[in-house]
Amino acid sequence: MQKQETLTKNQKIVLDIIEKSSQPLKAYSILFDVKKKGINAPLQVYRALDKLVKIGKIHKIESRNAFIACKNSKCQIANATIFSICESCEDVTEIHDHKLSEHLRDFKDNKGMKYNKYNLEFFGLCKKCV
Amino acid sequence: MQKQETLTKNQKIVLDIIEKSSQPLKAYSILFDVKKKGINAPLQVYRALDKLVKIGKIHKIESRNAFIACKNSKCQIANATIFSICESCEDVTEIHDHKLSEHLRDFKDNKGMKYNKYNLEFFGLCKKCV
DNA sequence: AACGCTGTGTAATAATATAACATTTATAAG
DNA sequence: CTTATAAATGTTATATTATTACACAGCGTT
Ligand SMILES: [Zn+2]
Ligand SMILES: [Zn+2]
Ligand SMILES: [Zn+2]
Ligand SMILES: [Zn+2]
Repeated sequence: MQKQETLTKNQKIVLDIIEKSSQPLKAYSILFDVKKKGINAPLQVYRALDKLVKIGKIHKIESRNAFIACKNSKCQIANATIFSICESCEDVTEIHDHKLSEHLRDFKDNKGMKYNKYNLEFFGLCKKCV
Repeated sequence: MQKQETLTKNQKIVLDIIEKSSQPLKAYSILFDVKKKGINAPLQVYRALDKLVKIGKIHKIESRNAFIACKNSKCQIANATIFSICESCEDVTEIHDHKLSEHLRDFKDNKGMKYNKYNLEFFGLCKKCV
């Protein structure tokens, strides 16, 4: 069981903004939003983001340099993420697919790598944008 | 069948540098290397990179903002990539695993997304770094 | 020739992320 | 309570990654 982390003031502010958005937010857009709450510099945002990613409260969408809240209580450690991304409207959804996760978790290459994390991003068009 | 593209001068220069490296290169490190060949500005590099990615000659390692040559003749279209990344020495290897590729290609979510691309990155420690 | 398309060269700037330093707060040990 | 230690903060400056804007060149098509 993962120890329940107590978030600090800045971490709470940043997490709050991200959780209120259904879609990924960029660091500087978060910065803009939290200026009214006393966070003034990029580094303050990036430090909070780093921590939140580390404890699995949020995930980074690598191809978009953006951050989205994790809604899955199981994925408290940010080590196994799958996203679906619409290239037209940029809608992003985290995917929880047991079978696929299992395949990825069990994957072994032929070079003896010790895996502890993966990130998978699917791209395409959502229903609305087809 | 994909039309065989004829590369332009700048595209050839950039591809050449990337193919000579076994490991991913960053855009500005490529720029530094090609200055002696008459490429002076970031944009010239980024334009060549964009094209090379589009035709599948190279892939972008999203989590590293770096570019690596594709050695697989089959993956001429850059729409299905799997990488293994050592978090200690940063060694990157492209993975070609038929079974895993099949699973990813066949994956369907429950929202009616039309996928046309995916990118998967595994992270861990390589044999040397364990 | 006129057009559309792709690529080029150059300058300027935007967007993303980190380094360095001084200080403060939280936690734990003696 | 005091001391030690780790984690977080606040601030400034800077590094790194990527794009906008504009003028023009080459090439194939009509
Ligand atoms: Zn999650
Ligand atoms: Zn869409
Ligand atoms: Zn490839
Ligand atoms: Zn390694």
